[in-house]
Amino acid sequence: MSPKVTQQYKIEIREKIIKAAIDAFSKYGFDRTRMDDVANTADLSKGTIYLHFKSKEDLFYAICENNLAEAKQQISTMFAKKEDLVSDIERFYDFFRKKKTANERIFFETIAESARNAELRKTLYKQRMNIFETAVGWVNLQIERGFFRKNIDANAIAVGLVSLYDGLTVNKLLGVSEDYSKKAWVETIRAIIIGIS
Amino acid sequence: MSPKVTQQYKIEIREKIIKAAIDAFSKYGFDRTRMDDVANTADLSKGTIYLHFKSKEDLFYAICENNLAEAKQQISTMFAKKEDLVSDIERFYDFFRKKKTANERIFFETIAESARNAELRKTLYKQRMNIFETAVGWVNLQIERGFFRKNIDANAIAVGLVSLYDGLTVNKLLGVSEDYSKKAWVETIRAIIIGIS
Amino acid sequence: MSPKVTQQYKIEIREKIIKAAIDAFSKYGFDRTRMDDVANTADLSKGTIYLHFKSKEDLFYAICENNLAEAKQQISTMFAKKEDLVSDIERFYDFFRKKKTANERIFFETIAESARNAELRKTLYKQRMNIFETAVGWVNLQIERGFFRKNIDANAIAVGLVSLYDGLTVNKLLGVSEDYSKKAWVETIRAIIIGIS
Amino acid sequence: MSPKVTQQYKIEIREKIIKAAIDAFSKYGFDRTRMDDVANTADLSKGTIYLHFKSKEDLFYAICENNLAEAKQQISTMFAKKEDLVSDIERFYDFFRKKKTANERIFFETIAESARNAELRKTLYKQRMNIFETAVGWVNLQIERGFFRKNIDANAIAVGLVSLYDGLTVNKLLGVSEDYSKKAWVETIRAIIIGIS
DNA sequence: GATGAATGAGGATTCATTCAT
DNA sequence: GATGAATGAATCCTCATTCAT
Repeated sequence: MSPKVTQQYKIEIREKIIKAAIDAFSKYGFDRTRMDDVANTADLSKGTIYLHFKSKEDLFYAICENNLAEAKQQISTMFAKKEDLVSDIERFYDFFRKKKTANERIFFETIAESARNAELRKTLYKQRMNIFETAVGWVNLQIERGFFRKNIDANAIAVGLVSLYDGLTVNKLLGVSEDYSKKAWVETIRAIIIGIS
Repeated sequence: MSPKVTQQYKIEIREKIIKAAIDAFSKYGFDRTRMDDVANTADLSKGTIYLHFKSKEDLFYAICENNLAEAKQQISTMFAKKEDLVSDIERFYDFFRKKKTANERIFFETIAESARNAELRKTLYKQRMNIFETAVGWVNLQIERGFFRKNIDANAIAVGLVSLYDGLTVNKLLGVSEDYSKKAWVETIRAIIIGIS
Repeated sequence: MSPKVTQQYKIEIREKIIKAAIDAFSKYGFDRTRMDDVANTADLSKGTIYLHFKSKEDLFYAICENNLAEAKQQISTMFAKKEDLVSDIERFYDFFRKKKTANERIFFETIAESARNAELRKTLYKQRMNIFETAVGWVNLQIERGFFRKNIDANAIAVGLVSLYDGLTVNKLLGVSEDYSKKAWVETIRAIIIGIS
Repeated sequence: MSPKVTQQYKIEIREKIIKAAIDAFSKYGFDRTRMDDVANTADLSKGTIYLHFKSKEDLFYAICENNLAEAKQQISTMFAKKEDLVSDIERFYDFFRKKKTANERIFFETIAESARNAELRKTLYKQRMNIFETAVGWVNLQIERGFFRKNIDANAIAVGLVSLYDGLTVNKLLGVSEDYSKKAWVETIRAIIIGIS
């Protein structure tokens, strides 16, 4: 077998495990998920997981990174250029709605965990800055296009938008109705846009 | 001994334990905190804790409720009437800054846990609605006073404000600089206010 | 207060505790009965129990001795002289039936415990010999009266009768119907009597 | 590995654990035996025991059932057909003598426990009826062969014999001398046989 | 490479006993 | 004497990790 094939195979197994771990961690939380749960979900043996991840914690980090990568991807998609600002807001919300709840649960667990884990916090911080940059880029784009005023604090507004998004995720997880969240998102963004146009 | 004294004493011990548990849970997270940690922090024996709380989970619930009660208190304070809207924004932020980080860590852990625990989710949901109401009241007050337009969606804006607040908490926990958060809060709120005035 | 009154009082409390302990031990077994159970049943505080008994084990011994004393009393009653042998058999059975099940449960627990506890075993052994003697006395009485043959082994028959009695207690505890036991007792004794007349 | 081997292996381990548990429970009693004791006796780790038995209680049930199965086997052997009745009595006694004391201790603990445990009581009751049936069969056989009279109550006599046997076990456990028990058994049975011939 | 049986450290919970009031 | 709050030793059970097959 060529190394390429082997390499490919390894990556496949790795992703299979990560997928299973996300599933399991979302359902039970990190500490209450047993490696057996992950193994069963992945349809693999516990031993095999240890061939790919040094420890449960190692697996958790891999998930965090995976989650972050995905989040970044999502945010990028979210802030993809588009001319019509109003349809943007709607798109934002629809995007928000479609996101799997699974990852959101892990998101909060990750946040909580980061409070105790400097390494993880560093990774998350870096990623967050990344997200901010993307958002700032979007705001600046709107400024260039004349949709937003030139003298606004692009950074601050960008952080505000991302934070609003995060805050609505809290509501979503707590079971606050879609209606509430959608209106909050649309109306608040609308107000902001008016405020900075 | 009069029952009153005994009752008072019991409550004191209870609060001592809750305080210790918040400390410990914040530091290590619920699952990784040993009852020994809580006991040592409270300067009590493990056995005594079990005289006041049926189980570790029971203690966690008590903390959640305690946290919620405190959060409600804080939110209420935050939305206390004040004439000058601009100073309000600043006050909001200062208030935000002063909040102990300990509780915030638990806040996220609670959110994550609620994803798996219907009972907890119900409690959190109820509390959240309560917070929303308070915020709505504040928004309506501003409308009455003529600071906000009459035709805005008070509900949506209130939810948006609370969410923005929650989202900034995420940043705070991840170590995002105060400067970033303060500016984001002030500028975003300013934009919103302009947008709805 | 005169020492006599105090003494009397002490004994009363002691018996109250023993009664409660028998109740509790019968229900849950020695190991699974908490001193709290005994205290509650006796309507006393745990502390008070320790004023009368050095330890839980000490209390158990007291119960065993109490039980033995009672058993001896019962057996004595059972073997009280009576002319009519046939009515004796019936009386035996009725006696058997009336005995509280509570004590029987403790009886077996005591037996099991004695297997591991030399001190207890010694006490039980002594008591057993005592019971045998009483039974032998009864058998000898029947011989004297001409109901039983002179050349039988009074000892052996006495032990046999007591054992039959014990064995039927096993059935009783397991829920074997009264009918079964009564017939077994009456018919087996009848056979024995015929065999040794 | 073929399933057959695995299955066989599993059964072996299971029996090893049961054997160790009987040993340990006999020595210390159910409640005072630590799972560590069982594990050490079985020369296995605690964890391994939990791979085969869900809980300590589960293990206890397994022992009870094992004990019952063995008891049934023994009783069956005991009542195996034999022509010479007198030699039968001796054989009964010799059989009685050979039985390991370990199981007898557990027998009483099981009885005591059954007083509080309906499930266990049901199992024991069923088994007891089984034993009775075997005994009844033996008695009927003697009737057929002309050793016993036709008009006796086979059921009652069978229950009486089994009860006598059980009762003698009490004596054995309490340390009553072999001599006493042997004579009691032989003479009482002899009397019964005479009484029903 | 894959497996899953075996391990044993770790932690929640219980409860006999003590002792200040 | 009586109480019951406080203690902490004791023990069941779980589960991450290892390693022989």
